[in-house]
Amino acid sequence: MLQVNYIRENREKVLERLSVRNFKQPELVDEIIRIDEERRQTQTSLDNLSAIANSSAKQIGELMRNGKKEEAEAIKQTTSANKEQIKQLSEQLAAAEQQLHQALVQLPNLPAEAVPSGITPEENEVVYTHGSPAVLHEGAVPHWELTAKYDIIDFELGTKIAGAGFPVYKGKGARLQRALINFFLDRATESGYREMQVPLMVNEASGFGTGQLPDKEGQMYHVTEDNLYLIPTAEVPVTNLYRDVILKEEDLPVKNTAYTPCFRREAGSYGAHVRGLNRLHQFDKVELVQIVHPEQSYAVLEEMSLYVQSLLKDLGLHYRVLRLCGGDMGFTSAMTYDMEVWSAAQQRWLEVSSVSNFETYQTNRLKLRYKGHTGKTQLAHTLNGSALALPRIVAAILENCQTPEGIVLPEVLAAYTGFDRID
RNA sequence: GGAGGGAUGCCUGAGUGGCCGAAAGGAACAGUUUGCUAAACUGUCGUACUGGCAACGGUACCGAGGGUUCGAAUCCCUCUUCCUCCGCCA
Repeated sequence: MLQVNYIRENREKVLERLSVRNFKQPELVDEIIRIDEERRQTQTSLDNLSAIANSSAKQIGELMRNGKKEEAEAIKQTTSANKEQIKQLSEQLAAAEQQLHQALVQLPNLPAEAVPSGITPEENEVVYTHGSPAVLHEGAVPHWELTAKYDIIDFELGTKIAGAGFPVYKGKGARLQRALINFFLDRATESGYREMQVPLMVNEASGFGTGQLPDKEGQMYHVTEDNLYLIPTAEVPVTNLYRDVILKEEDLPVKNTAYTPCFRREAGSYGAHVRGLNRLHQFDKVELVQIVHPEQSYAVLEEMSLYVQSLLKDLGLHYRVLRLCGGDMGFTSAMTYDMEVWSAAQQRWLEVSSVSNFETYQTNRLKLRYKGHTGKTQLAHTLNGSALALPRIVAAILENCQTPEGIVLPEVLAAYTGFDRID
């Protein structure tokens, strides 16, 4: 959520930045400024009246203590009109605040200067490409055939007990999952992240804090009976750990990592591009979250991007890094890098990580601040990134590493899997 | 699930209707003193909105939301959460 004061003082800039996103309702900005103006006027009037009421009450108290009952009664008579007006203004103020809030949550984050304008994924900027496409043998097949052939992931079985998009991992398939999770967590820990285990369900306030609510209500599974949401990413619980927290400046940066299953409803669409592991309702992911000093956040974004790339390199995957254009970026992000790996059998890029700087967009909602040496509290910046999301990594490994003699796993995984091929 | 007791500032903890944005102690920060450290002493020490160029003001907040009252940390209602006991349970 953007800060009203910032919008008020930087109207032109806000509009200009929103256009980079191709934001459809720029009129919302002026609407916000108008409501805020009204809100402040109401607040001022209310404050003045409250001050009068407070001083009357104080006088009455004084008189009562001195036994001057009649004088006290006389003042009491005068308070009722004021009281009525205070009630009215409070209601007005509450209404204005609510309106303002409703308008504010509809505004996405402002893209950073480096973000290219654009609408479609085709307009994303490829900033780096590593490696070259794996050359496959005659008769190479997509991963959903490999998983069946080696009996390592069973999609039908998952459909039976839960539904489409809930695969069952079996034998070496299950072991590979566990190996990747451990590998990613170990690397993150070596890189200075603290490993956390967090709830897989969150309340409404948490969903709001990181920006999933109210915007993406439909994307999350909602346990209505207890009003809890299944997390779509560990970003939600891990970042919300710091909701309503004022950190000391020297505590920054805060670096946490967590492995969690992630749940996404992603209603609709079936077909080849969502087949197999490409898109699931439940999947595993290791997530990184950092809370940093505002001056550091873009350096940290680069650092996180490089870290994710180091994992991809170690897995021997052909990948590229995209800087997302304004139109393709998430609602809450100021700048995002997507990492895509090449799926040799599907002949397409698969998104396996997304690293974003949210600047103060989340921290303003979270009331996550730090106190500087000057004693002033300021909003911190948050960043997060997947490192990594498992299914598509698994898909790419299976496809790119397939040989007529079986799937030859990347060397770094051997220590974690206890085997080096699936056959 | 049942019964009872709590929730106050960074922490401990006082406060049962006005003099309370809140005692006291501790922690922290700054200064004085000091061979160094410590102690002692002095000062500072919540968040947000808002008025003002500023100096300096106003308002709100004692778990959350309502209510009673001229006036609520204090009384009433609802909710959340923690603790103790009982029941159930991986």
